[in-house]
Amino acid sequence: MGFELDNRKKRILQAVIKDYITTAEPVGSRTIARKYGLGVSPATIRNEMADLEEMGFLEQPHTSAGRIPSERGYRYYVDCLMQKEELSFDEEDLIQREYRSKIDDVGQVIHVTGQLLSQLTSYTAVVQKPKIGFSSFKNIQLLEMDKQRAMLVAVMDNGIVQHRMIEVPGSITGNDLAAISAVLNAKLSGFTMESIKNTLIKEIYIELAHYRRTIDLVLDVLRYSLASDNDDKIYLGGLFNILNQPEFQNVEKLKTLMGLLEQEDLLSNLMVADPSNSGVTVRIGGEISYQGMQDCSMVMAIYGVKGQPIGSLGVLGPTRMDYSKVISVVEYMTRKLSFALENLFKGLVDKEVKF
Amino acid sequence: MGFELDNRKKRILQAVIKDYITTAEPVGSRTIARKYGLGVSPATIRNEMADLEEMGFLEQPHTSAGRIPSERGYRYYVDCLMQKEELSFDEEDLIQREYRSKIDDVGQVIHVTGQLLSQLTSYTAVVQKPKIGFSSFKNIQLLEMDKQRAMLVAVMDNGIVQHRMIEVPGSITGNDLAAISAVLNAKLSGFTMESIKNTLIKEIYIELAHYRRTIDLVLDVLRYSLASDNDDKIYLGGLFNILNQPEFQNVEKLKTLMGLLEQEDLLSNLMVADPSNSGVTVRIGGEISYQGMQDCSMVMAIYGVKGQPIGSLGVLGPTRMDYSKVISVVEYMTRKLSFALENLFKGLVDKEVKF
DNA sequence: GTTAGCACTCCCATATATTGAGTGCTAACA
DNA sequence: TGTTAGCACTCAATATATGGGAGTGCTAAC
Repeated sequence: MGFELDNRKKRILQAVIKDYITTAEPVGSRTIARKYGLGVSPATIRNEMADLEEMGFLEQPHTSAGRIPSERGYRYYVDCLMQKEELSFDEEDLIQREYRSKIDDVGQVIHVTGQLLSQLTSYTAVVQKPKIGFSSFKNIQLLEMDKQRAMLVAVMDNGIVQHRMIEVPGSITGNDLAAISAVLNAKLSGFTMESIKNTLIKEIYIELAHYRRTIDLVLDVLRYSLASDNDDKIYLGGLFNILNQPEFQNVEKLKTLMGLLEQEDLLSNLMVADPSNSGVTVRIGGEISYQGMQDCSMVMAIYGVKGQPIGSLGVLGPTRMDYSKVISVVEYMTRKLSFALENLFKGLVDKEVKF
Repeated sequence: MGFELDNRKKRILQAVIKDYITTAEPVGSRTIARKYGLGVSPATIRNEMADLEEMGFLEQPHTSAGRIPSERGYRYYVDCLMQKEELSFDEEDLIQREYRSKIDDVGQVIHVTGQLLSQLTSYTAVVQKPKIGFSSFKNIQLLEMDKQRAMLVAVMDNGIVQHRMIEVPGSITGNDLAAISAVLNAKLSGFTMESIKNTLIKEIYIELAHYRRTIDLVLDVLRYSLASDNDDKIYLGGLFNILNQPEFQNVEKLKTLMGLLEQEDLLSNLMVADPSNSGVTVRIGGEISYQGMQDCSMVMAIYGVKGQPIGSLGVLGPTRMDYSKVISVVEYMTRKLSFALENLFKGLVDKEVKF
């Protein structure tokens, strides 16, 4: 692949795509000849473009218009033609500054990352929150709120803090809660949500036989409720950037797209990147198989800690997207995010890493 | 007020407004005569409408069009003509069901409230998160994360849980942190953020003389950082409902409005309801003095606990809004939200209530 | 293989009817 | 004096031509 086209065709295809990305208008042969000096006349370019169309790389909106890239064209561009664009000094500086102050909390880190992704690309950022299943308990506290209720607070090693109010029998005192907390901490800390073994749970039951009902509730909340509260949550940034895209000046289109973006589960599915591809995954137009997203492309990557993937992030924009720019930004930000999260782990003794 | 118009004029004005609210089209004299049987001919209605226009209650988009309500017209309608519309059984039932499961956490309650507000009105919901300054500390924990850092977790009496990672000197151990937590709890619990007195702080310093630097940091975070993290935060629900309003089919308008809604501080200002008005505040068109929101109206109310206001909620929609419906919903939901928060307080001993 | 030339296509912007809902005014009527 | 039928008038919105222009494909010459 990359060899089916001769050099001149490649250069012309590249020119068409670049021009279309910036102008959003069909590109004619004259434009190519003028703006991108290939040393040939418009007529020659016309012939080449006709060939490219026949091969499926270009399309014509109507007979007497210029050409626009087809999805296949974009795909070829992304795979073979495009060259990565480095981030400017100003951009790197901006990222540095934004991150500097906000690296102490997972929520903040995700937020900043989304902001930057959208700001730097002018498209919409989609950032999956880190799956909590992969983090391990650092500290569990059961705190008295009133006679009937206690606040369960779980601090994870990566700085995620989850909490949930639970009902407890009126007979349980603050001291009871402290005792329960102590046992839970002793038994569970260091373990991930998913790796809580039955043997562990049995031990807990034995030590806290008195509080069976409360323990049941707490363990249920810890295992199911808290994880599902956090997992598959998605942060959307720069949603309104869509409004600047000429392809979404039509309110009807906007409505369908917004309707889709409202559904978190759908976005979660969308964000399942190809893990075999260690770098950036690009989905172009119809490669996203959702009704109403055919005009969109998605550039995404998986972030993680210690080689272990814990979420993904991406940028959603029109098919006519500045892939070169976006891919660089996504790549860079993925590294940044992974690094920031890595920092939240720093100082922790090594823990079991499973893939 | 309410007496400047004779009965027939009132009925005609009301008819025009009701019709315009549902159709979004200028209303003609024939329509009024046909749809709202007043027992007079279109010609008579025309005369009356001309009068109403002269008095400033109606406007004409152009000479040969029907009439639309002016802002003054809407104002008169809201103040004198409109009758409240009760919620249907189905609606009350929906609210009941939604609230049932999600009343254990302030965040959830706010979320559900916003969802319902937007769903029931088809406009955009704006819900201020409860000011944390009014809640008091229930429990403060300083938990070891690694050698350099600790997680500060503050549980408030109304169920708000805040946390923040802080740097601590490497010399401080887990036991030190526990000791600090114990003192902080003993001294601060029961007090609101705002009412932490200097005498208290002195006492803390005396008891924890060893940890001066850490204490400084913790108190700073408690007093300034955590509160500002939460206060003036705003939950927006049903943002996309705007897309269904005919007045926002124009993408340019959408862009300005969305741009405004992006700015939380601006929304906070907007949400300052008139506290003298114990019930619902209605801001119509130009009464909202922000460039770009002239076509919008806002219906809002203050919610609170034990007579003490802790935030406000509202609905933002086009000036051509179903005021009758929206006002009922806002009123109802304000009660619901206050009640739900009240529940989060239940069981607590009475605390100082200041206004 | 490349290019100038040219007829052809089709969108788009502009100008030009046509329509129709709605008005204001007048004059007749109760 | 208030109400109403009648009618000419207005003006946005919708269709209907019209011309210009950008761009093409094809042909023939280089």
